[in-house]
Amino acid sequence: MVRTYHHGDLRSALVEAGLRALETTEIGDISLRQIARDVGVSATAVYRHFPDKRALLVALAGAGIEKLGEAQRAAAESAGGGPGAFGATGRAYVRFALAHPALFRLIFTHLPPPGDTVFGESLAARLLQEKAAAATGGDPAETRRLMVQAWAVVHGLAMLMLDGQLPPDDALIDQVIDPATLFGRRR
Amino acid sequence: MVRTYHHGDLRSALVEAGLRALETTEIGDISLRQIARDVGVSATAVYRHFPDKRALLVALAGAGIEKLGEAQRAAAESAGGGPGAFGATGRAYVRFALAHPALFRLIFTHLPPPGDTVFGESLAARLLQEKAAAATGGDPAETRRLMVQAWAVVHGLAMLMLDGQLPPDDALIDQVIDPATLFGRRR
DNA sequence: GGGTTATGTTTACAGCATAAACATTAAAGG
DNA sequence: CCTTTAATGTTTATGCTGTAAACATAACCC
Repeated sequence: MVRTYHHGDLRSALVEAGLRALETTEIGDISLRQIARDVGVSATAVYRHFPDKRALLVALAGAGIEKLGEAQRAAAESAGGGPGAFGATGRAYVRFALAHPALFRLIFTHLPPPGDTVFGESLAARLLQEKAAAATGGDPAETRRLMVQAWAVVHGLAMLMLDGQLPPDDALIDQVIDPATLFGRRR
Repeated sequence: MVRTYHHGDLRSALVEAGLRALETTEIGDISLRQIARDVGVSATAVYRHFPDKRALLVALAGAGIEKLGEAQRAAAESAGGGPGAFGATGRAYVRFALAHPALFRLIFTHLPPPGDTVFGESLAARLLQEKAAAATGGDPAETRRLMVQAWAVVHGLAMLMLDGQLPPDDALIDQVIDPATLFGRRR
């Protein structure tokens, strides 16, 4: 690979370098200039492919959402796709957050207004919708309630563990995401 | 109040100015220099009272935790202190987050390692423990599980609403924090 | 092959956290 | 009361940041 003035596919290279940086660097310390340095390009070259730093971060978040959905899909599949699959996608959600803290935070929290994360159209979102519908038998209001409750539980658990408020413990994840004690209508 | 070289109580003034700034400014845009400017003092004067910016933020987070606990205490009280009080503290938690987004984020998410938020010893934490214990009748393992589940639900709901993933809707809060559909042991 | 356009670079600017040296004032001791 | 000292301010400087503007190079199109 000869060094030429033009890079070839700088955009993808920047996204890859950004994802790599997010594996080792707190989100607040992610620097556009550092990513450019990693790729071996001037800082301002980034602006030929992204209007500003935020746009690059949005691209990274998009890649992250895909990874998250894929992890959840795989978890549901290996759970057999039955009623146990809902819990499996939830556990996968939390584990993904713990495995990729900065990326997870970027997806949900670290894109200042407007938060155009497009999570809404992701595979992850579709899985949530689908599993909740299966669990409620189809009633739309019940489905929506369950969806939001389930999302809130896993998201809250993930954030509290990421932020050091709860131990990032696999046993605790299983205990919290337990269909026997969650969402059961009393009596 | 005459302008003197020495300020008088710069530390408190900085904390107050910081809290004021957090009401109108995204957490990432909070600037030590701007807070100093607001107080009418040089940027480096801050370093006589806080070793670095992070320490100032920790002080702000501490003040925020107190406010949160107080809001929850008031909510529990006006709910009559009975079994309905648990839900009331949960709703107060989410409403506090929506009313003070930057402050809430600072408390939980925006203090890079080590996250010494000391939430653990706050009134908010004690209320959570107390209400969960009351709801389970005292069994320690059950209490801990309920505590974590309840915290996860309200925290997740708060974060998802703050981050624009769910509408910041009072009706939705009530729907999610509903003892009839949450945590009920099946059958 | 020459002009246009895409995609790089260099340079420059303002704002940031913070370190170092210096100034002023309040408090303490004789 | 007067001096010494410590606390608490200011000024200045450094290296980082995101990004705008002007310029350079190379790829593509007629």
